[in-house]
Amino acid sequence: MGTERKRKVSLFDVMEDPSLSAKNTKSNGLGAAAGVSDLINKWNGKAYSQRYFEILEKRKDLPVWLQKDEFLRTLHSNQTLILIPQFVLDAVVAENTDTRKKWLIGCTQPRRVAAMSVSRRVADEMDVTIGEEVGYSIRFEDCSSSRTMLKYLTDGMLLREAMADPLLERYKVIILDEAHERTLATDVLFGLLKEVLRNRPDLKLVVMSATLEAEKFQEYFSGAPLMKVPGRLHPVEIFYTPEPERDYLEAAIRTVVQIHLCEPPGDVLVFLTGEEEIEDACRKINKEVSNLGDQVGPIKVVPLYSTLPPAMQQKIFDPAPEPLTEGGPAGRKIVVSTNIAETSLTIDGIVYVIDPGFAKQKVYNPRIRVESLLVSPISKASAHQRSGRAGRTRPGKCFRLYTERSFNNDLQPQTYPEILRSNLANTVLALKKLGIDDLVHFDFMDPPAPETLMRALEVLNYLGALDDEGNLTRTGEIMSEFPLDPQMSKMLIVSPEFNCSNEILSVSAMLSVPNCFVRPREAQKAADEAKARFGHIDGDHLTLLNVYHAYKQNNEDPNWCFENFVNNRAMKSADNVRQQLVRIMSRFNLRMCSTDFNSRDYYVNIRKAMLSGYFMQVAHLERTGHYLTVKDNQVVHLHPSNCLDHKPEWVIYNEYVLTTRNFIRTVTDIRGDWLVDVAPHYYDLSNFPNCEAKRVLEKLYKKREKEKDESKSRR
DNA sequence: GAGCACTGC
Repeated sequence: MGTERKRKVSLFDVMEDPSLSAKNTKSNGLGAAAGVSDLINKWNGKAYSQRYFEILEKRKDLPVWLQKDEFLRTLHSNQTLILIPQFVLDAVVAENTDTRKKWLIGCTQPRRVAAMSVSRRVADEMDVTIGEEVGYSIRFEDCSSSRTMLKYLTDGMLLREAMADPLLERYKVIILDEAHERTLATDVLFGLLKEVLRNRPDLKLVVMSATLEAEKFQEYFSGAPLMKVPGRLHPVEIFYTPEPERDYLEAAIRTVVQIHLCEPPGDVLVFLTGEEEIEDACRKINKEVSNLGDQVGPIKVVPLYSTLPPAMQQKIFDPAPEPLTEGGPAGRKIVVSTNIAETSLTIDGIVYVIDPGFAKQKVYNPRIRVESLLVSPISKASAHQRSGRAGRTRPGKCFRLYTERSFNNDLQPQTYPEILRSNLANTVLALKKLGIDDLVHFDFMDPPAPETLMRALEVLNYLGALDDEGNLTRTGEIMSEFPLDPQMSKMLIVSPEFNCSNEILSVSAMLSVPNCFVRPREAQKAADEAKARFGHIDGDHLTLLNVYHAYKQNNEDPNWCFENFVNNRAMKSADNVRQQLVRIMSRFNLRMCSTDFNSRDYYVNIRKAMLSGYFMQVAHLERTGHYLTVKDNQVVHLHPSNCLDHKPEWVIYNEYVLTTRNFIRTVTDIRGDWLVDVAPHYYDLSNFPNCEAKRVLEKLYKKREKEKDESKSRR
């Protein structure tokens, strides 16, 4: 349970619940819950274990423990205030004496690992078996049962449950934890729960947040009461640079060296923006410190980012190196990390934080429907979170590589919520499925730009998920069941018509996991050669299919993966995703089928099926030699990772990435006349910007007309 | 001829 510097907002429906006031006389029940001293566990009727008492002693030291009675009293007099899931359990038990009645408390987390680890911790605290009274539910793993009273789940998972059960009737209380992170799913849940509360006076909602935005949450939920829990962090001294730094990377490295030279022992955490920058910085830090000779203590520089193999990630928990000689200068661990260390991963023992003030952040441009990652300044809230990482074990220091003036004047107070930075096609589809028909008047805490919503509706309409009135179609309903982007769900749904659903399942799975091609710095050539062996001349999607087939043919052998520079983890995960997709296909009686591999149509069918989903992500090769995206007319380049041996006239692409240039990544050759067949509604030339592609398409349409006439006259 | 912030279903 996050007990660090947090302000917890507890919010309930403003409507009064008569069943609560009727129970007000039973305050003893509440008090008793806090002071249980029996040796029998009231949750499962078993004797408490030794471990229970050990954990209990530690829990009693937590700041929140002192407030438990206060909370329960407040609940008693306010009818509405509860905090911390275990307390909620006590409270709900006290209020629901009828044990035959089923009820469930759900607690959401933004990340799977958190849902798992927090539920394990709570099960330990209550001395019950995980998956019984306390459980969790995440994608690919449901560890809960009919006995479960307290269930941890990811916010995305609760949203999924809501799609099948719009009033969330299984739940008595819903707790949204880490609400300040404002994930897309949490924001959708905010709006949704606000509506559900109106229709379910018996449902209670608790929102937990760690920032000053608490007041905003209060206002959004009609003035719900606020409770604060003191933090347990040590003080962190903040230092700013007197002048702005021109090169934050250089400044960060210089600061590491300074700390190592001048500061007392203690580990260092440096925030940088991405893998390449981090690896580069690690090498430079090692070099600079080795130049200092043995007058300084030894260092251990550890990179940290999400795509790092777990064994490498574990190194952040290694202790700092021992002094080289007895009594010599102390060693120091230096962790160089992305934002992953800001929220997802906590490293104890960090005393010094270096914050250059940047992070890669997702931005969305609705005009060209492109999501991209841009290095941008962080928010004050984020800077605060980063500095807090220095004070977990003892008082620390944070070096901000920007001026105090810049902190005060330039940084926005909060990071823009994800919902304002994302393509919302998938979200809008989910909302439609949840029965939200009027998106314009849906009560978003931060309403997305109307253009973003319009774009999402437009895309869903072109895909046939929404009709012209904006109502969910049967296709849209099925699409919403897939944990994929709408384009991909569409291509899966139509794939049986092209007799290639087995292959489209594999391609979809491969596109849903991290890049499967490994390219170590020391073996780039060998890795490129290995990749080329999987290459399909018609495109990267088909190359991915080749890799998947080869992986299966080699019995999912990790050694085979290693020898072929294929990421075994990615492949395992693709297999897992594929199985999930197969289950969904079966549920809707979508046929699993393949074209005969020796048929000329084998790959043609696959490419046509892909086009049926991705007809809005097409680029045309202009006579000038560069590609223009169709309709949006953006100049793009084939990403150098592609494995085509030629420049096709038309390609579909999976991703548009803005880095040194505008790249389209994962591309496959398709034919212009398929566009006319597969997506005539999108390639309606009366509604098409004037360009070379339009003229080519005009010819194709004329040819089509002519062929039709000829076949008619022949008949 | 370049990269992969972080999540989630």
